[in-house]
Amino acid sequence: MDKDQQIQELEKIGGKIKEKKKVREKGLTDLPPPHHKAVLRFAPNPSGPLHIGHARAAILNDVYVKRYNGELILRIEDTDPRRVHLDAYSMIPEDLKWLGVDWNKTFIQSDRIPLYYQYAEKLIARGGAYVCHCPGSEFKKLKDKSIPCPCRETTLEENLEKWAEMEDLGEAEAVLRVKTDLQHKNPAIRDWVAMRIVEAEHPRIGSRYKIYPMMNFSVAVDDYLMGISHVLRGKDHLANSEKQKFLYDHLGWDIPVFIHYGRLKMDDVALSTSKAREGIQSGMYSGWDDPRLGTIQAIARRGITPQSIQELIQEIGVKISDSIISWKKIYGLNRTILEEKSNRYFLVSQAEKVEIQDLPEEFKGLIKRPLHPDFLKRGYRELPFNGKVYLASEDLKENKTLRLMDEVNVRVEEGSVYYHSPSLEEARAEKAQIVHWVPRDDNIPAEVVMPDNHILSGYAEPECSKLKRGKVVQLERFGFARVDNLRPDKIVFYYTHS
RNA sequence: GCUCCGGUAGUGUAGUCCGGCCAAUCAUUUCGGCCUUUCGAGCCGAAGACUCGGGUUCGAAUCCCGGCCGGAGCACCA
Repeated sequence: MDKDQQIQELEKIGGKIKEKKKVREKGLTDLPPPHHKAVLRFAPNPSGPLHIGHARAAILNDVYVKRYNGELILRIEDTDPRRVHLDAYSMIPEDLKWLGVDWNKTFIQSDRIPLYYQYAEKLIARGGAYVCHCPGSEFKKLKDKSIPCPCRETTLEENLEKWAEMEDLGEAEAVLRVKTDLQHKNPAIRDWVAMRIVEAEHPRIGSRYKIYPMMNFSVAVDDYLMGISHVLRGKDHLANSEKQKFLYDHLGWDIPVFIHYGRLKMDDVALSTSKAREGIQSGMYSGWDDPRLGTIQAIARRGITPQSIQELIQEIGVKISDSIISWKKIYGLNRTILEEKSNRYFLVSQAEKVEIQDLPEEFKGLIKRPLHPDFLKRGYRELPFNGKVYLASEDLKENKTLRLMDEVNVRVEEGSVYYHSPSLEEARAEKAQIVHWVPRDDNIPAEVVMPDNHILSGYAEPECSKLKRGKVVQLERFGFARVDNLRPDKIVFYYTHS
């Protein structure tokens, strides 16, 4: 019996067919409730500028906050003095702005240390934590066997005392541990560290404090205090979410919705901030915006638009499996956005000097080309033509006919270029390639910095002098490029993509 | 090694919870064609995937078990 027959049969005997499942809308899936008071946070460690991986967290949070009319908190997590770099405090907000992420409040955790002390005490008083003097390796041995360490059994009063005395101890001599479940099947979860002693100077707040919270502690306290409803983070925090739940339980707090997404890998890019920093220091990279890096700054400098990154991140969504994103993908998204916006210009690289032989006088003069073929209202650029031009060496093939765009057809023979014919029709008949060109007597020397940081030299048409730094243009038959620097004697582009 | 989690075209996704409408969506990519004074855009067409094996079932991308592959964590980092 096939399906239709079954349905008929079923109806005959009075059965009902289950209603079909809902059709979900395109785009990012909804967050689990509550939606009415959605408070999300983006909580980077200030180790450097943001990269494409951060962009995922930032944009996802931003999109949901906007969807539910909620609130986004920027929280700088700088509770490890040794992993803090001051330049990051200003770079992070700048990168977020570039990405189009809007946030309502900013908190810096190193301003909140006393708050964490307060909750640590509260936790001790509730019997949820204890000061532990065991050496790390010793504790690990016990922990792996689910055996409580001697410190775990001390009384509340004793613990509070030991907590007060921690101030006088040296690094590694004591930690504050959160009581969890020693039988927990994942040893990593068992009695994790909440507070530790760090003697290093904090780049931002100096040596005011010696006891610093661990990320798991400060994060949970802050998420509670800030009323975070949904915690969106990478799956590398899976075990941390599990750890933090114990803290919420000790303190009688409601647990936010934890959502984890997979890793984002990019082909060809070193995402590690510390490696990039080393490379910049050693001179291997020109800076945080070196085109080879995956930083937001580098992407921006190359003329990738924030919209393309937003679209990319939203398309990838929040699933927990890893994604490998390719430049091709970003280029594709970006090209669609750039295509409309970018005006057209000529730039010839690998330039060959050409003087057209036998060129009739009448062709010399000013040539007009539209700034954008699909938007003629934008106007035209003008190129003076006198028969002396630069052509790309790859276009100059022996025994071929070429058409210089909007100008004349020429023939390449025995190393020379001869006038051939005037019209487009003739060019078509000859199957001539239609090529771009730059006047030899009127142009701007140009450089194009390619994605691998090598530099192509060439000449740009004269009207490029009217461009503004930051503009992305399409260099016809060459590719999209962003104007990076503009001087009377030279224009520097950063190549975006083809 | 231990704990946990994944696996849909080259890539990114939809569908998986609640099995049938899925010989599987959309985008990108690649390749053709049309168009075009850009190798851009646009239009048309094509290519290309349910990790494998078993089980349950009339029916499995979807449920169960196992293998394989991949990932994350196993810190006094975040």
